[in-house]
This record gives sequence, structure tokens and C-alpha cells, in this order.
Amino acid sequence: MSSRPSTVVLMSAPPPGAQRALRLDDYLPYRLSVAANAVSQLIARAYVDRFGLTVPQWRLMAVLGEDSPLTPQALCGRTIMDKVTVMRAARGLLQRRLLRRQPNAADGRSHQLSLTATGERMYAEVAPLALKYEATLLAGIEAADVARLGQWLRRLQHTAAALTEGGTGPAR
Amino acid sequence: MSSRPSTVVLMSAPPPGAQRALRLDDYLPYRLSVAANAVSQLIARAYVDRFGLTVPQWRLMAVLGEDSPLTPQALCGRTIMDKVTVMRAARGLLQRRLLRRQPNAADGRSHQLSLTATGERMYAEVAPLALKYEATLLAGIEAADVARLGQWLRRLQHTAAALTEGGTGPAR
DNA sequence: GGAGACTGGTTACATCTGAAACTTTCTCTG
DNA sequence: CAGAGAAAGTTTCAGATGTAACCAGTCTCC
Repeated sequence: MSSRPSTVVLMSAPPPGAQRALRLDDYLPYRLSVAANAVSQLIARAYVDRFGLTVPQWRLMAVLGEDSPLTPQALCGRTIMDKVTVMRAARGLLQRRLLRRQPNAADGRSHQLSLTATGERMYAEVAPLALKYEATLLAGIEAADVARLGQWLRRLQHTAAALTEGGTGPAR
Repeated sequence: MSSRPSTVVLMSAPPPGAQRALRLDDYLPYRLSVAANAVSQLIARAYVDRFGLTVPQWRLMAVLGEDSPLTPQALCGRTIMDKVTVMRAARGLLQRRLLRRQPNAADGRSHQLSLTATGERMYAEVAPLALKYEATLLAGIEAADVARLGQWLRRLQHTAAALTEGGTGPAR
């Protein structure tokens, strides 16, 4: 299906060189941001309400639930969060005794984080709920399409990161 | 490295009812959030650097560039932003004389916002650049797929909004 | 083996953001 | 047409976020 049925007769197939108009509503970065916001909002609220977890805290638990112990450093990589963010999230979880912190034999500056028994118990509740939310959101989209969506999101992320990094956006 | 060998094997095709494990990396809300962040980052930086515009300001200009005048109220709807956010963005643009503010004959509480000549001129630079960024990000994805991606994002957004709203997430 | 560069983690600060309270105007109803 | 209730816009305040400075332990290379 062509993206612009016929209403916009003049633009339906933008001639090479001619810019199509900027319509915020059809602008992908905008759509992406808005969709991500809505989804984040939904899930964030659920986790605050039910478990008192912020999003960064939730992410730490999700990662540590499947692989632990890890250093804050490693957690940054896995969650794509700033080290300050990881730090703060970890502090909160440590205070609630959901996380344990052990010295890192290999490097004195660092330490190892892992879930406590209480943490594990919470994880056991948190994880299925997360999956339910995902399932609800994706209900009615075919598995193959979900996979593709995931691919594209990854791809967009990497392209954007590369451009940010290199500082070389589209020509000025 | 793989923390849980056996689970992985068992999961490849989740039997109905059995939850698959939660892997943050494959978790769609996470992917969405991370991708949106990367893209936002990229574009936000570009606009701050080149035009001194924040994202909310940029959105106002984008909307007003194609349809104006509009009330703050209407802008909230069009940009899916909080009224406080719209307010602040507008204030900034008004100070820079990119926006004009006229009384709203129909409703004394409100007013009409539109781009000034300077604003229009900036818009004329801003819009093509935005489209270039979009094109760069999407380079190599077929038009049909781009359209689909847009559809899904809309759909996710609406589903999420509906759930947030109704407060009825997946069963507790 | 020690000086300098570096890296992991932490803290401090300035900014941004959103919820709630407030003011003015409008609308509806008796 | 007066008063109650709602809505638009604004201000205020508390919490979250990210950047930059900071400290301590580690690496490297002469």
C-alpha cells in the first residue's frame, strides 16, 4: 500500500529532489517518541504502583534476574543507562534490601551487584507481569511482524547512535 | 556467559501458556524506549545546536508551520504535550519573537498563536532539515515498511494510552 | 617500581519535567 | 441574570535527569 492514498494527490510520489511537506503527525521520530512515551508511562506507572520501582530500578532487576552478579559498569552496558542513573537506581534497591553488593575481587574500585532472596522473590512477580504487558500491547500483531518491529527499532537506534557519535548528521 | 543454558533451549518455541523468560534485550517496551531515546537525542541536539530550539519548541514550530493560528489548547492536542510544556515552549518562542500572540475573540481565557515572519523564516530552514534526518534514519528501509512501522507505532501508542487511561492493565 | 594517564564509581549542581494549586473567563442551570 | 461548576492558561513546587567535577584504585611505560 502506498503511504498516501490519494487525498494528497500532489505529494503521493514525491518527485526526486522535491521535499515532501513536514507533517508532524507523520514524522517518524515524533511518532516514535510519542509511542515510546505512552508505553513507558503505562508500564512505569504500573511498576511504581505495585512494586514501588522506578524504571531504572526495574531495568536493573530485569537484568540481574537473568544474569548476576554484575558490576555497575556492566549494568550500564546492558541497560543503556548512564552510570549516574544506574548508581541511583542501585542505591534505592540496596536500601530496600532487594540488591546485595559484594566486593569485586578483580578490581578494587568496583563491586558486584546481585539480587537478594527478597529481590528474587520480587523478580518472580515482576517478570511475568512485564511479559503480560508486552503481550497485551502486541495482541493482534503477528509474531513475524513483532520480530520485524524489533529489528527496525534496533536498527534505528544504532543508526541514530552512530550519527550522534560521529556528529555528522545530514549535511548542514 | 549464558547464565541459564537449559532455559534458553526450552524457550525457543514457547509452549502455549508457558511464559517465555524475560530478556530485557528482547523486551519490546525497552527496545522502543531505547530507540526513541537515541533518535530524540540525535535530533534534539541538532536543533539546540543549530537553532537554539528545545524539542517542545521545535514541535510547536512544526505544527504552527503547517497550520496556524492555534490556541495553546489545540497545540496540546497536536503535539501530545502537557499544557505546562506547551506554555513554556511558547514563552521561549515569544521572547525570541518567533511567535506572535493575539487575543482570541471567541474565548477571552485563551489566545491565538502563530509564527511571525522571523518564525516562518526559521521554519523554512527547520523543516527540510527535519526531513533530511528522517530520510537518513530510514535510509535503506522500503517505503512500504516505513509505512507499516508508522502504523504499528500509532497502534502501540493508542493501546498504551487506552490502558493507562482505563487503569486496566493486564490482570494484577 | 614510581609518575602520569586512565577508569569505575560517587557526588554536586543546574536543568528539566510534571502534578497540583490558583486566577480568570465561560457555561449552564435554576 | 446570579451563582455553581468547569475550562484555559499560568505559577509554584517537588522530584527526576544529566553533565561536569571529584576521588580512589589500576594500568603502563620508562
